[in-house]
Formats: sequence, C-alpha cells, structure tokens
Amino acid sequence: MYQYEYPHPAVTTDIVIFTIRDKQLKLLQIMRGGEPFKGKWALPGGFVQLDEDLETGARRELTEETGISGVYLEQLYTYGAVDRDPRERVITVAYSALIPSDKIVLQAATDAEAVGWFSMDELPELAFDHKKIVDMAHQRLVAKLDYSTIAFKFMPEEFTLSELQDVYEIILREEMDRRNFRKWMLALDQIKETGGERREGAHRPAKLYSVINPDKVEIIK
Amino acid sequence: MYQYEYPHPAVTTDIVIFTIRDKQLKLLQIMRGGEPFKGKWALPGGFVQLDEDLETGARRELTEETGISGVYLEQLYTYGAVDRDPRERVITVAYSALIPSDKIVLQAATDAEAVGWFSMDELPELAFDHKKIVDMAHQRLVAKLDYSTIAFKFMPEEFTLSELQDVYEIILREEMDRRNFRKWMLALDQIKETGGERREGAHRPAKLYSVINPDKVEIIK
DNA sequence: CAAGATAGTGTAAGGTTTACACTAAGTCAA
DNA sequence: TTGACTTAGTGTAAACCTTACACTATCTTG
Repeated sequence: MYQYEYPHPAVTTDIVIFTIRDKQLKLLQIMRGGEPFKGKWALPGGFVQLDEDLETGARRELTEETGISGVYLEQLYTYGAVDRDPRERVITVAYSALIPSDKIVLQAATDAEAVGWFSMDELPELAFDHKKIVDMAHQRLVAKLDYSTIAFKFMPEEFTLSELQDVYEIILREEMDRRNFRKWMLALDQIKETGGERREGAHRPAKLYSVINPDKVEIIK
Repeated sequence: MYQYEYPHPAVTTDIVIFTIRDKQLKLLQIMRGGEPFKGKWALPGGFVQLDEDLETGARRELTEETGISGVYLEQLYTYGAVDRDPRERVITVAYSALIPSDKIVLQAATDAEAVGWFSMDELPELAFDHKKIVDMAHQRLVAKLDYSTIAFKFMPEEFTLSELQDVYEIILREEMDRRNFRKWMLALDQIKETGGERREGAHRPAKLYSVINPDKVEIIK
C-alpha cells in the first residue's frame, strides 16, 4: 500500500503506433483482456512507474506489449478528463510512434493479448477515449508531413523515390505529380543516393536513397 | 491519508503566461514562498485536483495565483523527468496562456506571494525545470505566429494595424514592411474594420479593427 | 500655418509552385 | 529476338505568391 497526504491520480502512457502496410496507413491496437472494456480494442499503454521518465515508460510499454523497440516516438497530448476511466482518476500522456514498414515483426505480445493492425478507415470501436487520441494523432501526422521530414520515419534504411512518394500519397490521400515531388524532395537536401538500385518487376530499376540525418526530424520550409 | 495499491505520482499544472507590455514580450513568474526553491521565481501552477479536468485545474491556479481568468490557454507539453522535483515524483502538464495587454490587472495574488512580469531577455533563474518549459513555450509561440492567428490573443477588443504589427515585430524580433504586413493581414480575412478610429498623438488617426472570429485560433497557410 | 508624427497606399521584380508528356531501362511472352 | 508492358526518370513555361521600395494623408502642436 502506498499512502499520500493528498489524493494522487494514476498516470499512464498510451501509444498510437502508425505504420504503412499494404498501401495503407495502419495503426496497432490491443484487445483488452480485463475490465473495463474487456474484449474491446485499445491503444497499447500502461502505468508509468515512479522510477522511469514518461518516454521511458512509453517505450517500455511499447516493447512489452508489441515487441517493438528503438522507433521514433513523440509526445502527442495529455488527456485528463475526470471520468475518462471508470475505475479511478487516470491521466494519460499519449505518444505517437512511427514504424518503418520493414520493422513490423509482431511477435505475440508478452501479455498474451491479441494484437492487430487496423487501417484508419476500418478502426474498430475503441476503449476509453482512445478514438479521440487516435484522431488527434492522425491529424498531427498529416499536418507534420507538410512541414517536417517525419515521413522518413516510415521508410526503411534504403528506399526509392517512388516508395517515398507512396507514403506521402497514402497519408495525405492525394496524388502528387511525380516530377514535382522529386524536384521538391531533392531540393530539401535531406536524402542522398546510396549508389544502389532496386530491381523488382519488369521495368527500369530505381535508384536507392537514404536519409542524410536519420536521427533528426527536420522542420522544412 | 489516501492509499493506493500501486504508487502514484503527483500531477501538477504549470502555466507560462505571456503578455506584451512596454513593447516587450513578458511573462509572469511567482516568487516561491516555501521549500524547495524558496525565494526563487517559478511558473504559477499547482496540484491537479481529482475532480477537475487538467485545463480546469490550470485555469483555477491561474486565477488563484494571479487573478487572471477567461484567457486563451493551450496545452504545451507534459514534463515528467524522474527527479524534476526533489520531494516526490511530480509530473506537470504545462500550459501557455496569452493575455491581451489591456487585461493585465495584477491584484496581489491571493496566496500573498510576490508576482512579477519579466521580459524574455532578463528572466531570473527559475525553480525546477521551469526554464526548459519557458523556452519551449517561447519557441512554440514564435512558430505559431507564422501559421496561425494566435497573435490576436494579445490584442484588445479593438486595435490598429500598427499595434498588431508591433506584436508581430516584438515576438519575432524582426522588422516587417508596413505595406506588406497590411496586405498580408487583410488578405487573411480574419479581421474587420470596426468603423472607429484611434486618435492619439499629433498625427493622422488610425482605423480600428477587431477579430472576426475571436473564439478560434485559425490555422493560416 | 509650418513642422513633425504616424497612417495609409501600389507596382514591378524575383522566386516558388504548378501543370503537363515523353524517353529510359528493365522483364516477359510470343 | 523483338514487341508489349511496366515503372523510373527528366524540363519548361505559366500562374501565383512574396518581396522591396517611397510618397501622400491627416492629425496635433508651437
């Protein structure tokens, strides 16, 4: 038992995990095994421990529940409506994670709950206020494509310009002109040719590129 | 005494309160009356109560400590480093508040602590990690000027274009061309002439404008 | 009524964004 | 082996947006 002179809320982290797969923007949900919302899909997340920072806690939950580690994570927003959890007052610090498409190797989650990727169009009903969190994360992602290099976080080490353009088109839900996209992207000076080529399919092979500064998300323009 | 099966952190809100005064961007600090950091300046804020939402708590603290109410408030970021408070684990949800220059009527704070406005250039040493919070709030404010109508939150009901331009110049720390500023601002279609004039000083009077949609911060291209 | 102060206004040049169509290089099947 | 198919790769002109720049208007005060 832990005692405090004043009441304390519980604090959790929840993580909106995006990836691109099958030409769709998908996000990961976990089937809840216990009450409340038993049997409903929810964002992965859990209680912050007192000896770990918020981001550390989010990464720990991410790994425990999905086996994913070492990915891009950014704090999204903190949700603290009084009644958002029927059990006790729970404040959640929400994070967004972006996963490169080649990294999704979902081993069965350690807690033996079901794990699933859902496209934004066919999200199931979500537990708690998670729909709201997901919507905000999605909105922010779309906005950030325009003024940052966040899209690179979906790319593997090496990629072609067409693959990169696909990511933009999928997230923004709009077609882009091939020439203008290339001109724009190359002018940003954020990617460089690796020298390699990708040959796949019955057509001219594509040059491979890599991100010049992969550890940073740059603000562009 | 309050008991929990698992340990819970304390949760506070801290508020970075900006205004423009004496042609400077200023922010409000409160002198701490007790330990830790007794005698140091700090952001106004305090513990979230279990029956109030985060923003409600922030507004309550704002009013209690400064007498200010009904102003623009937005969530900034949540800080949760393990050792940010020497007493116990404290997670703080930081907010930014923007106050129109005509609203600053700082009655002595109810808690009878000293209250002061500091220009960004001459900030005193701050308690906890408040310097970091202030820096982030400042950076965000500067960024938002470019792509939103947030600057209006510093304006009184009616204002002149020159006064509005002053706000931009003070925050961005750069001079802007008078004609281009007016063209740009009017093209945004966010303010309208009120019909009134401000006559002050020995020169042509200036037309007064007001914000068309004062309750919303619009995202502008 | 002249001096001094801030308000208010247009235009041309430069830069950025958009629209648009053909050639290059590979595979595969006839 | 060659023609059909597929995706990769490339330039230019028009439209639009941004920037630089200087003079007139209207008031107060001495």
